[in-house]
Amino acid sequence: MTLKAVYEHTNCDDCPIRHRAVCAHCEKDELEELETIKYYRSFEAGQTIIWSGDPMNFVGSVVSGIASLTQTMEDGRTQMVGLLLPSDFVGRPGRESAAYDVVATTDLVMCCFRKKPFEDMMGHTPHIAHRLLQMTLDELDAAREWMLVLGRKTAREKIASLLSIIARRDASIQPKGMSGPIVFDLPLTREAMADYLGLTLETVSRQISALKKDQIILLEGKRHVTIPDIGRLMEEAGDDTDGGYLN
Amino acid sequence: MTLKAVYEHTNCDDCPIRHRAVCAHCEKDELEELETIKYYRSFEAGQTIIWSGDPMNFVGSVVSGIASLTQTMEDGRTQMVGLLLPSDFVGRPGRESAAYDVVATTDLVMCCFRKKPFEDMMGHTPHIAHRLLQMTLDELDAAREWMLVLGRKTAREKIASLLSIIARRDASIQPKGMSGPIVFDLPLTREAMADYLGLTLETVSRQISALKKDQIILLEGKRHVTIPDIGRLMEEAGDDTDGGYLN
DNA sequence: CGAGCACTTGATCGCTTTCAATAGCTGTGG
DNA sequence: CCACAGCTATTGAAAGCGATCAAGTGCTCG
Repeated sequence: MTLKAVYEHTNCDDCPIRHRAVCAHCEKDELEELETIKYYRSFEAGQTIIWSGDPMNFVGSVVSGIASLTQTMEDGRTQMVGLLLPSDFVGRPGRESAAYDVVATTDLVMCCFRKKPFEDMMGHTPHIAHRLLQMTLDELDAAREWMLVLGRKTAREKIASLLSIIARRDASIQPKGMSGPIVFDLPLTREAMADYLGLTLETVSRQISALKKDQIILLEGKRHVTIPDIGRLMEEAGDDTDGGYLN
Repeated sequence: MTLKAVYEHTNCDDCPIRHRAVCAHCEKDELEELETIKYYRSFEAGQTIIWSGDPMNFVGSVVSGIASLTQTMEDGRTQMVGLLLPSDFVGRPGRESAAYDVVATTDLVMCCFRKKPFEDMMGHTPHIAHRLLQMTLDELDAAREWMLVLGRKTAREKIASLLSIIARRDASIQPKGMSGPIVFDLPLTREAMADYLGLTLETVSRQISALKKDQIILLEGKRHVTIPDIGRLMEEAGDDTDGGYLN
């Protein structure tokens, strides 16, 4: 409620994702047009934002919080197929219904655009179409990166891969650079990590314990993580760490 | 050589992928502009078209044959992250170097565009940019579909999933519809299937034998496959087959 | 005919899953 | 304030699936 009140009156100028979201390349007049079709919505952790198969009448950007895209088989096996961070785009222009479940992993705020007007606007606004193409290509790269993780890495490497992705993202936000320990809170439950990694939650728990025992990571409580040496973590992930940073 | 000779003189009008490739929405004048920057290249089965990390000076479309996108870890584990069929696009506008190995799985013909002029053209040709966005979104969907296969399916389900994808694609090309048996030749070796599915080639072989024993598939030789009942195969794949066809 | 390649099949190993018990934490109600 | 439910997470023991190691088959081509 308070969140909603806060965001109801936000305009694009002081939007935290202004320079990274689908609107990143927009000019002033284009932003003004966007403002007329946008609205904010808040979701609580655990809430399902969109059900797979449901008709979609909006698209939008994650402003704050984390959401996940998941697929579920009839017997209940589920696989997370995307992790949506602030500035990531939700929904597919030109598609009527949602292909995946979208679930708020943490409390979440979204900047939504009514779908029809947004599609129309894409037609005459190359800045938006072009930015969306860039972002989609990036997501495709991320998905392919993840296919390697899912298909070929061991449980230990999978956990290390996930932690290093989160760690490097957080390190790039607070840019003290690559030196020194990285500290963050895990935004995912063990079960969500398992769904992301194609493991069981027990295996996730065991491998995290093992990495802790080997001092690759330090844990305070269940969620607060310190990475003393990101290089060692990336070795455990099986990533090529020699000569240049990934991403 | 003969292939090259044939394709050297092909123009877009009688191109077999004219209506599905990145140029699908182009007008006559746009095609003419494309013709000035395009050229054909042929590759033999097994040949590497692009090495990961190499500078890319072209992008292009698969005209005929099949190529695969693969990632390889330092210790040699490899994962196929994309299967490129005729009309699929290769390369990423705006990126300097290749992110994956691209390998010709069969003999292959590509329609290549010089990268710089193509990027320039994208800027002033919404038909191309828009089509590329559509295709990239489709590829993203396919990649996410594959993440479920890699992360959550059993070896048997993985094989059945791959076979059903190939079978349904072939069935849609020779549109006698969904009725009756589907017959095709496997375009992939057991090893390539293993790399696609995150398995070993021995497991692939065993599961194919098992599906044959259970009459889900019929085999003549190693590669010629008959699917008597696509519905049964899709059940084995763990896909939801009730109420409507997938895709 | 023998070399090389793609594939199959068998035996065994080991990693991850499965099943199960337990701990720690939070919030609720007597 | 304590008891208890509900949830997340940890840990142990056993089972199972796919990987690994190892022959062996069938085919093509020189």
